[in-house]
Amino acid sequence: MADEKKLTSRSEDFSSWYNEVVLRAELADYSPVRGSMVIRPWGYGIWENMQRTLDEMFKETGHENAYFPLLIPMSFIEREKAHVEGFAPELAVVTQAGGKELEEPFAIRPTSETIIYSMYAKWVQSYRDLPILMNQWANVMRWELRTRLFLRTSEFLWQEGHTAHATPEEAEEETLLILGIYRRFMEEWIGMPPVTGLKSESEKFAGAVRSYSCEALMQDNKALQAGTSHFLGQNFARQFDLKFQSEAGAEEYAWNTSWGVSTRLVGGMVMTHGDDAGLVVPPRLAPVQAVIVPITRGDDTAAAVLEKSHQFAARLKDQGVRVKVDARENLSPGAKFYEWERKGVPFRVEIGPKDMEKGQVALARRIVPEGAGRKEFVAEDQAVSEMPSRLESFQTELREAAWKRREENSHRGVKTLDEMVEIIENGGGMVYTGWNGDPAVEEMVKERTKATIRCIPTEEFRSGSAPDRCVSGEGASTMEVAWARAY
RNA sequence: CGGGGCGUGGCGCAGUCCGGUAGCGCACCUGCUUUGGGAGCAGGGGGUCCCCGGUUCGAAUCCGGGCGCCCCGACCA
Repeated sequence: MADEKKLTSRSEDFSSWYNEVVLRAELADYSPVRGSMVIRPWGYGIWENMQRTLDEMFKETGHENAYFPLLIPMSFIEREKAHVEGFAPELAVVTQAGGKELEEPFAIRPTSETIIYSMYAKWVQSYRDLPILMNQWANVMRWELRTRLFLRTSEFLWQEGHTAHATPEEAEEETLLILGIYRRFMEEWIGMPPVTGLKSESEKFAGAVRSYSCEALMQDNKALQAGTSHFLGQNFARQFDLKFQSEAGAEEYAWNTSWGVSTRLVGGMVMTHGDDAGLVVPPRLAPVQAVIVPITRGDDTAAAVLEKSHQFAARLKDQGVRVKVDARENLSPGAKFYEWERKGVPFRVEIGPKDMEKGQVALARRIVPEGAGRKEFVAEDQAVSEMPSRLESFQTELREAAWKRREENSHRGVKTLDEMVEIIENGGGMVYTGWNGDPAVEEMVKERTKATIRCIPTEEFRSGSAPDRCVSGEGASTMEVAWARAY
């Protein structure tokens, strides 16, 4: 960095910018253990707000929380063939405990399908015991070769929902219900509108029949898989003997779904809204929505300004605003301004002696709309009463900007591989083409462009007129797919 | 696992080529003056120079070995 105080700009080096934002906005820090991170209060506060909202959404749709253990017998993981093949390379395994070699090693959960369905098997006898709709908030571990703060850490926090149903139709409906919840959460809370769709065979979850995902486009035009919802069929039920007696009296295997989002969402938020001054946190997720910086002088007005600041904070709080007074004495106001900007607080309120005389406050918005001034002087009462609506319009503005950016970087009607290469190598983005469904084409395109099929888009995301030829030039298109380089 | 970079007060770095008193900026502590966009002055505290071994009168610096972290790639719900 030329200037130690400034961040590397996004255009200079997006990857460095991202790391610097995460570290210097105090979202997280590297831990002593390779590939794992410490989530600091500012980052965890954002995660807690995500959790709270999602948790409510799950409960509103009939799900209950439970908790299953961290350690899973190795034999469980090995039971479902595709599952073990998918996860074996990245398992961390406990082989010793209590000073002794264990008879059977335990895997530290990379995901909990196996242990959860083994328990469901115990709890389910009749169709009357179904559906089971459970979720757990947990940590999981996947020993990735290469890690990145929030985007891919060896240990991460997530929620994993696991359900069991009597019919495939009901399970499929559940899978899509959750996909919709994820999408709504990403749009309305993170302001990160994803494209939803089905994963190709090669990209689907290890053990699933079908995987659906939310794919969000970041500012560097790479896609981030932000959430997945899987229809597991009876794959796990068969392996774990999860059976029930149907209304007609027959013994049948249950139909399962699993779905999850993780702390990766925090990384997605950073890469969706951050700018060269640092983080921008959407108001609905911000631990502090408005920070009050008292401007004091070394005279007898200082006490009054501080008192006014706290009063003002209390009034905002009454309006349901999450607010903080930054009364630190060792920092100048300017230093505080930069710090809160770096952390992405939506609004800053300055209160000084001059404002007190005029009964006003200075209001600074973290992102300033086109043509607007940096600071706005607003009458105190008005600032209080308007703050909730100002926060909401800030939220809306972020979402709309992200939506616009996604659309501007979505390339539809791309017919040839050459055309696709041209786009991917010059700025990138989401490229929509026809596909004949052949995995070899998928592999070939990946080889050539480093882009992968992010998803086979849900109907509403498909292009107006369906492509008729496969991007490979060979054969008719059987479906439209969205390609992008991905995290 | 391949390529690159880096390990020196809390953080960022210089010093290493050419061996000889461990330094700078920020942060921290005390005091005074300040405070509307990264405060100033004065005083002060803090370091096994990643580890092990070797060469040398003497090693942050030279030699050998090891470890760790970050970035790029391969891999990856």
